Amino acid sequence: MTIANRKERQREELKGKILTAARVLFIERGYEETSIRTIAEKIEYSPTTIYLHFKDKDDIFYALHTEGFILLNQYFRALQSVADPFERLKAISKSYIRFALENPEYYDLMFISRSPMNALADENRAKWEEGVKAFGALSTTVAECLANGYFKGMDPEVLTFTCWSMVHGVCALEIRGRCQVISEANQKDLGIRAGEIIVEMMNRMHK
Amino acid sequence: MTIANRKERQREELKGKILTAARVLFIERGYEETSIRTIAEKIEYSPTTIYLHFKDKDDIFYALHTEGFILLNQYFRALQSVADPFERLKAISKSYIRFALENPEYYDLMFISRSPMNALADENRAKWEEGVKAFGALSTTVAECLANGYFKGMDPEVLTFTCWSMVHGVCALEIRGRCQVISEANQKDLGIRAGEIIVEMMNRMHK
DNA sequence: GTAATTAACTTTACACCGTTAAGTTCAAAA
DNA sequence: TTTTGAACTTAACGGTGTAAAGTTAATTAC
Repeated sequence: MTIANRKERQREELKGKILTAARVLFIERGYEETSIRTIAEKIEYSPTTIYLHFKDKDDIFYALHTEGFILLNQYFRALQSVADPFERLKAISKSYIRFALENPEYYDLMFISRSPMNALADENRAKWEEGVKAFGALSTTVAECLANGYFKGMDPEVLTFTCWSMVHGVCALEIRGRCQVISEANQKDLGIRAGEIIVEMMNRMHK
Repeated sequence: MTIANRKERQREELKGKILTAARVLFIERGYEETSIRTIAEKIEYSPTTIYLHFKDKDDIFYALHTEGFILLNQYFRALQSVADPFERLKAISKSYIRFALENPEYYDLMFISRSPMNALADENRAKWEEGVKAFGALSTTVAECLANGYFKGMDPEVLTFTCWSMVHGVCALEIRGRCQVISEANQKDLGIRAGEIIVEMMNRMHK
């Protein structure tokens, strides 16, 4: 009994080591630049060993994708204490952008990169708790805003998607380096300032 | 003299054929799935011939990237006739989303994918007319809005970036398949409807 | 008219990639 | 003590982008 436990523990340990190596490499070099072979080298195992723990490369990065959502939910947690839904919506927007700019590689994997979606397409879809949770935080906040008379007449779900889109756009353009058209002077804190404008626009909607 | 012309013409012809093959493959399979070898096979030349006309793979896709901006500017051209800048801003937003949804692969290359930016990083930056033109269309419209009393107190350039971001977010989430959290019922026309909400938000800001 | 040059193009090759199939090793179970 | 089976590796397949070297054929120079 104890012996099977130890083996199981060792298995989990190695899986953890793979994931840690993958995370480190991926955060400093990005998805494309992180190969199964370099991960293997880092943990001093042969490349094929990795396939005993993960179906394929996407499967590894899907695990990191999930990590990313857990981290994002940590950013969101503090905001549940904001009672007013409209204030909470604006706080979520700012936190979301902060998360993206502080964890660009995670953000990329979660919301831009195509690869982890392949893994998500399978059975994982159902048990994708963290993703649903993050979306739910926004979704319920938007619903409460509607209940309080904000955004009158708009479809709750489409509105939720739209709010998400607006902040996603800021993050995605920044992370994928599309801000070079912007003058040098405005490059600094561009994402943050764009976020502030979005929030200010929301404010002015209800003045 | 004529003989050199013919050679030059033939050179251009082949370059055009490479680009056409690349475009066709890329539109039906995307960037990652289009290899130098498949392009070469399509035009019935050896893969290395392509390198006589393009520095590297990014260079080819940078050419398509430019094509995409020309196409986007065509979407924008009709809108120059809209006299009122605020109306024009809203029309640009809708056209932008329409462009993205009608030409997802181009959009991906232009605003999401990392690859053509490598090529753009070099000397090309200066002569990137079409990109500057498209950004300029939005930029001047936003400036006129400010002059007409809209968006009071906001920085013109950061505001331009923010407007761009908002619509980009919609397009990017759609194109990279992040709409699966949305219920089936709202999937259809989601991008268009989100665009309408953004426009409606702009309207309500100034009621 | 013949030889030298040069541009266009191909062959070959390198160093990578993700992934699979076929071993190997060795501890646990029978 | 033999058998089983899990953990792990080696070798290999078919792909990628790209560089170097070799070939061919048309043009130029003499």
